Amino acid sequence: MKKKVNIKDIANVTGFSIATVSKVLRNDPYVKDSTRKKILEVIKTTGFVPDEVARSLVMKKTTNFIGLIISDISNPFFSELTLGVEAEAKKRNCGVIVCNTHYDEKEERKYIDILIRNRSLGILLATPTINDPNISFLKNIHYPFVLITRKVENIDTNLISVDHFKSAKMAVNYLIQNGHKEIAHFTSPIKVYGFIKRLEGYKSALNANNIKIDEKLIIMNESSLKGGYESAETLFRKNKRPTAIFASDDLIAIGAMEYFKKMSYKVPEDISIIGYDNIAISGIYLINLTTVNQPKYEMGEISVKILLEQIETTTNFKPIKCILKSHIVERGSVLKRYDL
Amino acid sequence: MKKKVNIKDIANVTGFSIATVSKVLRNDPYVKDSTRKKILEVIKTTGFVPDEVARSLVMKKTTNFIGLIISDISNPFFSELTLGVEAEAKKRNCGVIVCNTHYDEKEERKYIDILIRNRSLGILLATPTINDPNISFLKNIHYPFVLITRKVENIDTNLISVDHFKSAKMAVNYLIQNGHKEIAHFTSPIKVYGFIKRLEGYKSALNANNIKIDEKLIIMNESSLKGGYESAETLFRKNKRPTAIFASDDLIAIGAMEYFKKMSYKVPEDISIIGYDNIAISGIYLINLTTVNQPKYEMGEISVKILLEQIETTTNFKPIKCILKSHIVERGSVLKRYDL
DNA sequence: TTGTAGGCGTTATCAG
DNA sequence: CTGATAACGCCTACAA
Repeated sequence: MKKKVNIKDIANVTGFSIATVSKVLRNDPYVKDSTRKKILEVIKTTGFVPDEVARSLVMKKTTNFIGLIISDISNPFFSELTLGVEAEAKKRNCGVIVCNTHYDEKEERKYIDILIRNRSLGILLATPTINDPNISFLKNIHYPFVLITRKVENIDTNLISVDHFKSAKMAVNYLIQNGHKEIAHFTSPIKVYGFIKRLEGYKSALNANNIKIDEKLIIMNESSLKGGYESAETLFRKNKRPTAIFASDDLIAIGAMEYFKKMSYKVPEDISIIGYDNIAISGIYLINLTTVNQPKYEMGEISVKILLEQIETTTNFKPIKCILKSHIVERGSVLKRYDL
Repeated sequence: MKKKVNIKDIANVTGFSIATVSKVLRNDPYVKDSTRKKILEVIKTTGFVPDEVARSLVMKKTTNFIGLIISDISNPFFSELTLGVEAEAKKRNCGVIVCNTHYDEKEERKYIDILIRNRSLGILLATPTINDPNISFLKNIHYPFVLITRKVENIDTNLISVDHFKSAKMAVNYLIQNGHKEIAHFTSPIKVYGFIKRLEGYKSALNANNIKIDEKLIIMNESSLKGGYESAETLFRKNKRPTAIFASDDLIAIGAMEYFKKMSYKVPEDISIIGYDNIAISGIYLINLTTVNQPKYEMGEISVKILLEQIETTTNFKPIKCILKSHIVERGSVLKRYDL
C-alpha cells in the first residue's frame, strides 16, 4: 500500500491552498469553475479520498448509534429482540451495532471497550451472565446502559425484563394443572440469570404442589438444539420417563423433541414438553410447541426508549426498571391428562 | 446529556498537563506513582475514555475489529455465517461488529459510514442486493472489503460465494431426475443477487429438460416463514398443484410446508419441496427438508481470511475470488416418483 | 518526573 | 473567489 495522499498533496500539486481544495471537496459553490475543474482533475488521477477519521474529528458529526451486546446470535430469541431494538432505534434516527459474546464476559468487555471508544450513545446489555463484572464497570464510569432480560441484585440500573421466576412457576403449574406430576427440567449449566431463576421457579412450583424434587430429573446441557437433544438422551439413558418436561428455552425444547421423534416417542402422547421464549419457529405446525412467551420485540423497543431517556435527561436520572408480563402460549406439545 | 469529557478536562481537574495525563493513559512508566494514582482516580470518577477517532488520527493505526454487514439477522443463514466470521476473526485476535440492513441500501450506507469513521479494519458485505451503489463506493475509496455470497459484474472485488446459478440448476435437476415435471419456484421480489441467479438456474434447468416455463408457477413473496406460507397459499388459490417446488431459501420452504400441513397436504407424498441454504433447523426430523447446502460457516471464515490478506498485503493486491461448491442434502421432503 | 509545542487530515471562519 | 488559521482530541519528541 503506497503512502496515502492527503489534501495537502492536492494543494501542492494544483498550486491552490488546502482551503480551496477542501471547498471543492465539499462542493462549496464559491470556487471558480476552472479551478474546480483543475483540482478535481488532480484528485481523480491521484486517487485521493478524504480521510473520514480526520473529517469526523472536526465535524463531530458521527452518526449516532447504540451498541447491542447479545450472547448468542444463533438463538432466534436474540435476533427477534434485535429487531425490536432496531425498529425503535430507527425511529430515533440512530443505528444499532450488534456484538455477539458467546456468553463470554471477556468478549463482552472487549466489545464494551470498542463501543465506548467509538462513542456509541449507550449500550444495551442482553448478556445475562450472572455476576457479570462488566455491569458494575459500566455503572462506575456512568456510561448509559440498560440490562435486558435480567436484573442484578445489588446495583441500581435500568432494566427491562420479564419475571423469570414467576414465569417458570407458571409454566410448571400449567403442567401440574394438566395432570403431570413427574416433571423434568432441561436447562443450561451456564450461570445465566434467566436460567437460574427458571430453575428456582421450577423447584418452587414443585414444592408448592408437594412434589418431591428429583435431581435426576434436572438435566443440564448447552442452550441449543444439540443441547436439548442430548439432554433428552441423557434422561432416557437414566431410564427416567417423566410425563412432562419444562425446557428452559425453546431451542432446548425443540432439540428434545427431535430426540423423541427419533426414538419414536410421540409428543405429547408419550411425553409432554413446554418451552420458554416463544421464538418464531416454535409456532409452526410441524413443531407446535407450547411455550412461555417473552415479549422479545417489545423488550427491544423499550430498552432503547429507556436508554435514550437516560441520555436525554440532564438532571439526576433515576434508573428505570420495567418488568413485562409473560404468558403461556398453548399449542400442541402438552397433553391434558385430565381430559383422558 | 452532559458534555463529553476529554483529556484536557482531566488535565485541568488534576492540575497536571495533558501530556502527563496522556502518559498514564498509555501506561508510560515515567510518571510518579502518586500522580498516576490521582489522575487515574479522576479518570475513573469522571468516566473518561480517550476518543478513539482522535487517537487513530494521530496514530494512523486502525482499531481491531471488522464490520460485518448482513441483510437479515432473523434469517439463520446470516447468523450461521456470522459464527464463521467470528471464529476466524477471533483466531486473528480481532472483534466483529455486525450491522443489519433489512435489505436497505440506505441503511447499509449508514453502517458503512459508521464503520469507516470508526476505523474498522475492513468490511464484510453480506448484503446481496443487486446494483448496490455502496460497492463501487467502497471500491473508489480503496476501503478493504469482501463480498459474501455474491459477485458483481463489472467491478473487480474480493468475493466468496457459491455459484447460485449452478446450484439452483442442480436442485431443479434433482427434482426432475426424481420424476417431477411440474415444478414451481418460490422466491423473493427483492432484487437480490442470489435470488435472481437461482431463478435463472431454475428456468435454465427446465429449458434443458424441455419443460415449458409456466410463469404462474413462479411466486414471489418475502424471504421468511410468512412469505413462504403465503406463496404456497397463492399457488393453491391459483388452483395450481405442481408435484414439486424449488424454494429459493429454506425459510420460504419451511413456511410453505407450514401451509401444506395446515391444508392437510402431505410432504412429500402430495407435494415435494426442496430448499436452499441448509440452515440448521431444516435438519431436524420434524422438518426434514431436502435442500441445497451453502457452506455458510466456511464462507464466513474465508471472508475474513481474504480481508486480512488484503490488509496485510503491501504491494499491489489483486482481489481474491473464491467460489465454493454446494451440494444437495437429501432428506425427506422430495418424493422419488420413479420409486413408486 | 512533568510540561511545551508541534503535528495527524479536515473543516470552517474570516479576512483579503 | 482564495487562502491563512484556529479548532477537533490526542500522541510524542524534546525541553525543563
